[in-house]
Amino acid sequence: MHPPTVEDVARAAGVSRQTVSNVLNAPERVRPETRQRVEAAIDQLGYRPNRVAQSLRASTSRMIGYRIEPMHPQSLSSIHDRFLHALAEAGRAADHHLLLFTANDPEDEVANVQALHRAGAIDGVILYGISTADPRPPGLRQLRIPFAAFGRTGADSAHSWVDIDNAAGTAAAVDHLVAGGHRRIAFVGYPEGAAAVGDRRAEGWRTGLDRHGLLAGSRHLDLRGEDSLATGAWLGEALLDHPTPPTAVVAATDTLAAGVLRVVQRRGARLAVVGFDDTPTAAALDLSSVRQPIEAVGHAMIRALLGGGTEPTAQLLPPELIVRASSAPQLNPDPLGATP
Amino acid sequence: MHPPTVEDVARAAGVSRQTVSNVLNAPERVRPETRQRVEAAIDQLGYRPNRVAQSLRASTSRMIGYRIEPMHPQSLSSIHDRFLHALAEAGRAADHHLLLFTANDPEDEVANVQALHRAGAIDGVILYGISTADPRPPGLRQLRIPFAAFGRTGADSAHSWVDIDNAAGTAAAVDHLVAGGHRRIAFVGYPEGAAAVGDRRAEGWRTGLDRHGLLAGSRHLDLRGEDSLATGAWLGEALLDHPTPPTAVVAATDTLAAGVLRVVQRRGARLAVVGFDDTPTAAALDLSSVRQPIEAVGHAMIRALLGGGTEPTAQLLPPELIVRASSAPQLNPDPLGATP
DNA sequence: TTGTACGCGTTATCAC
DNA sequence: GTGATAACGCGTACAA
Repeated sequence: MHPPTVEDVARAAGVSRQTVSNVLNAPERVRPETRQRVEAAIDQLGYRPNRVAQSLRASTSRMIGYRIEPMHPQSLSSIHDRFLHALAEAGRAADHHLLLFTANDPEDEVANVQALHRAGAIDGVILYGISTADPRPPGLRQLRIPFAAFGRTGADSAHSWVDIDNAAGTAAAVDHLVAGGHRRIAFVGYPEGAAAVGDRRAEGWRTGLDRHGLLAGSRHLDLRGEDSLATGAWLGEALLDHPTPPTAVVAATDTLAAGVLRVVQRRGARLAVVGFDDTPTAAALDLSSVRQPIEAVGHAMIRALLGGGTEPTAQLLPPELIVRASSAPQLNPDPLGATP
Repeated sequence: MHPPTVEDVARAAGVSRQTVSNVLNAPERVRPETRQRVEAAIDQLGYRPNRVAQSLRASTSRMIGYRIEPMHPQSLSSIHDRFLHALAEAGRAADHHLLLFTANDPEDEVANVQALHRAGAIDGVILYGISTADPRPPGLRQLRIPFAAFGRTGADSAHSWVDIDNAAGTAAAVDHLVAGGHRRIAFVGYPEGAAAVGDRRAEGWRTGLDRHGLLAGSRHLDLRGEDSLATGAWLGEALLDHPTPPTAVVAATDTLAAGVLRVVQRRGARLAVVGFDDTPTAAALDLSSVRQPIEAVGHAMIRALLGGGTEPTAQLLPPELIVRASSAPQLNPDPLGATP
């Protein structure tokens, strides 16, 4: 009825429970013949070491905490799903599992992590959605709870983190648009200082323009607002209504890009658009977008969290530009090839 | 350094460890005076009972397994994120946590669940994405592993499940469109038999039409294909090219609806569209959609899984139609009110 | 090589 | 009411 224990296996194999443990944890110590007998018994009984007992004994849960946030309804689906799967997959390779918990805000998250950690339920935690002055890294550091962050805070970097090179992403988008003949390339993004990723994406756009000598006189091409579809549309209108409108725009998110795209389609304007995150919506809208290598991020974070050393690890991963119809040289072609 | 144990609390409060345990698990047995002293010590030390030890003792992990799937890239982001959060939130109320794991396919999922269950890592599992002839319910039933399924299989229902009344959702969409003056209302969905939800959504459309006496001569208005944007566009073309085209269409998913919508916009056609799932993309496209009460589903499933009884529980929850511009009486109005 | 004893932290049972 | 004892399953130092 109940799952078999080492004792059961030992009885079945005619050895002591110790020998069974040795077969599993120090196979070289046991005679091959005996080992085979024990292994046969293990297979036959379907024995699995009890993780709870192992955890108690080793005082390590092999569990990693992760806060699951309610989805922001206004923003498009994020890369969150992909990230979670990548983490779970990477954890599996290290024989660790993810434990999901909820929290009302970052402070509450720290409190909940502490509770779980004190209770021995988790060994560490993965932080998602890092903001410029995020209270979680310093809080957890003070509590001496192992963690790794996806993203960098504004100043502090005395902890392990993995991040996408956001600036490189938008810069690549600019390169792509320039290669397509565009000279007036706008940017729509979060207000400066609102989010670290936002600032870095804006910076990449500027860098990209500068690289091609297009930075001069581009001030009116830099528009900001909250991350919503309506804002994207509003900013798109503003861009198109300018006396010297841009021919292309780089957006800090697919959400903003989708807003711009809607205006473009309604007005029948010619304006290339590139988004960021490569969300499913981007594919749906045939929107070019900068894709984050989330799977790699997941693996890197698990490594950073579990990988031995006490010294912090830092890792910056390059994103990849996915080109679709929204920024193709010939603007707004039939995306599906169904009609002329 | 290490988290405090009952022993530490007992020492601090000048009692035996037993009394501490009693304060926590049978407060009425201990003198109020002593209790207060112990509680003070608990607060002061920040003591949290070790869950691992509790699990070993009680042989129950208070963990619920959940398979996290890689996102289907062609399909729009599902309601998966919302569902996971709802589960975690509901689990919290019952002092349970979600443990994430991965698997290659349903058979592999059953195998992994069995391994986790034998290892004492999980008490039960929540099943997502149930298909018509899903092997998981019978498999887990045979293994006597507690589980609850989001969705029903084709025939078997000898287990606990919670589902959305999909038929009611599409029927409501039809009602809404009829109220808007539509008489020729088409349906685009999965091929018959491909998925249980697909069949039920088709059935609801048929029921809805029948209710208004519109079923006759609607055969050419029922189109099927795989769940992708391209298919949606293709089917949309087919509908519009018909000698007597529909004036409205109910789609089995937001993905298909988005495909139809794209064709509508490109051709400037007049065709109301209603999707299903109310994904973020639906909001982005101003697409009317049937919203599933996912939070309620999450709570119901946790209750079904943990709520005592051995007899299976069945629960059918009503969806809600979210009306947006794509199906508004006046077709394709300016969705943002920015231009005339 | 194999068996014996102990402890990880908790809780339930049973005397006091 | 309170305190000692045993047990959950495992790993490991120790002795045989």
